[in-house]
Amino acid sequence: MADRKADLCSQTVVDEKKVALVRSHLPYDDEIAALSETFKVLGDSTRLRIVLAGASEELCVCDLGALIGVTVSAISHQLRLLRGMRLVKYRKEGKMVYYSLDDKHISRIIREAQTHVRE
Amino acid sequence: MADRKADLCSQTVVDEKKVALVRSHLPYDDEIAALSETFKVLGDSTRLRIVLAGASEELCVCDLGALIGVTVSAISHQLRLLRGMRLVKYRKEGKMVYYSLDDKHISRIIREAQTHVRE
DNA sequence: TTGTCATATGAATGATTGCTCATATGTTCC
DNA sequence: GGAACATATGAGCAATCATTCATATGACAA
Repeated sequence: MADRKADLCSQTVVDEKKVALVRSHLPYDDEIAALSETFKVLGDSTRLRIVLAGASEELCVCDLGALIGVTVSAISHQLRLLRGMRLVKYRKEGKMVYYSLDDKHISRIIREAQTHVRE
Repeated sequence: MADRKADLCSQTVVDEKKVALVRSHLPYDDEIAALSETFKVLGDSTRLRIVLAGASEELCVCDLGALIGVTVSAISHQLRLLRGMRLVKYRKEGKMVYYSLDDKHISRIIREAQTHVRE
């Protein structure tokens, strides 16, 4: 038959049919990049805490720092990233800036992941 | 009133009531760590591709390498990580090792994230 | 205006990470 | 046995990253 090579997987000769089939099921490169970017953002406990906190309340930067237990500067740096990805929105009020979650999907993703880690 | 400090957010004096409230809604540290670990694993495009591929087909290491376009060694290193987190299962057949996804939740998480990145 | 406070940000740093290269293990075939 | 091949893995390296420190911006109060 055509793919006798199916049962020997050399690094030069591959089961091309199977690989092609799976490749056709994969998302496009752009989407995979966007997906892994999203997961990477949530893959840091400081940022994840910011997102979780912002999902339930609007908080200023230093409250976030106090809540999470890191420097205001560290929070601010991470907020910049989250802002850049449009995951949080902010509201200025005098010298205060209040941040909160700005994405309805993110909470769903986290909730789904929670059912995962609870096994 | 009790929290006159609510509208001045000093780095030493914080709106403690609000912070305490939000903190009580946050998951425990262990769960947050587990969550961010999970997201971190998916936060790399090579690993995400392995997981996506393994969700639709059982593939040997070098087919995965060919599919994704990286070295067999690189794939193998990442598979070790994924194995350690019990996200993939493997089946030995002679000198071949076939990997596939071993977690029903992961696909749901990714699907949820897909609806997110598609806006 | 001058000082204080909340936030933002650039530079520097130590840690983590994903890959490569070399090598090891284990299997099949001769 | 030995050669060829699939996979695994340790060491090394370059790149990325999260934080810290110093400083800047901008608002409010005295």
